[in-house]
Amino acid sequence: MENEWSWEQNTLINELIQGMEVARKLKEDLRTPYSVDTRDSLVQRILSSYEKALLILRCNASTSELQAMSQATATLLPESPISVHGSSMHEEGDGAIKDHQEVKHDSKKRKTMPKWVDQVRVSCESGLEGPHEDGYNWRKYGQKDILGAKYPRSYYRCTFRNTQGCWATKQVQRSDEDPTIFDITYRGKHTCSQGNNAVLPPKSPDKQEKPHSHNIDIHHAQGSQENLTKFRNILAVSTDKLDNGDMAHPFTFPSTSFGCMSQENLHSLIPSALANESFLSDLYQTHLLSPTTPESNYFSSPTFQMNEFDGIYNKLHSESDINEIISTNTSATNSPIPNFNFSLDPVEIDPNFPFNTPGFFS
DNA sequence: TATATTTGACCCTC
DNA sequence: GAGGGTCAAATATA
Repeated sequence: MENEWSWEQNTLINELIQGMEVARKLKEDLRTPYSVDTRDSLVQRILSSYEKALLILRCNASTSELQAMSQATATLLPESPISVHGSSMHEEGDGAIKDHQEVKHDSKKRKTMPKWVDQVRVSCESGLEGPHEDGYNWRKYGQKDILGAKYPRSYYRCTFRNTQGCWATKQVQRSDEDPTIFDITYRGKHTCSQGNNAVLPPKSPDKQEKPHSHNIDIHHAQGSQENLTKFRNILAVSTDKLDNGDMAHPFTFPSTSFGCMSQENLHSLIPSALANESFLSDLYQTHLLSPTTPESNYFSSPTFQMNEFDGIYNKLHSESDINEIISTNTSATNSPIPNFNFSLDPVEIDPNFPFNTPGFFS
């Protein structure tokens, strides 16, 4: 437990520091002519860092809550409860490799591999057998009928297993209750080049021009899957409630749950986390939470996604505009945590929270 | 021809 | 022993 928290606090600190550094970099970039893409990328990294930090904080604050969330999906496996907490996620790295190496010699069946579950939904018209676009190249190596399950389970492993020794695998199981939902169980960490990409690669022309996907409505940032998958296990969210006639739109996975956060909470979070970052404060005040900005525009909109910075830049204000950018962005694979689909309740964080004080956690 | 998928069999864990 | 995970040969596809 201590180890878990130790890892978590390190991760948390790292994320916050990283966010600060990237914000600083962005601040410098804003002074010089720079590509919008690069700025977007930096903003995404900042957001990603804070999303992760929030998750860590939140998950530690309420393990039971997390378990409850997981329970909602009925898919989180007992051996990796709250794997996002770090220990298992952490072990997932080297541990996974060791495990695989052992397995390679003496077992056809993976032993106690750290694993975590995600749920994704594809649109009705997809006609596809499963969600495949998660940013990694997977190779199907098996399919099994599972007792009591209506649909067979598919087994995938990283394409680079042989060439790069990447032992990441995933299982895709179509939900009995809702065939549009796929439970995806990830195992092992990507050690291939895809998994090592810390920064999002440029979008391929294909993807850039790809219109709203009508097949698979979630898109994952290629190369950021490592981060993605780390958080997916706690994002095993039931999406049933998202139906409500929303299938008229392509299904989207909100990349963050900031939409559920109140302005107050954001106010208390961002400026305190970046106490010395007047820039971000300015950005935040000016673009995100300007008093003149209608409250419903951004953060309080239940459908708003934090990674919709394009929308912010464009100062879109109507609900329809927001919906539009959300739809659009589902095909723009630039969010580091595109599947971030669990709703944070308002987070109470002390404005004076000593994020950068390692001793705080001990 | 190279790469990906399918599928039956093998083997491990519970 | 049942169920599930993986292997690997056969087959399909680009």
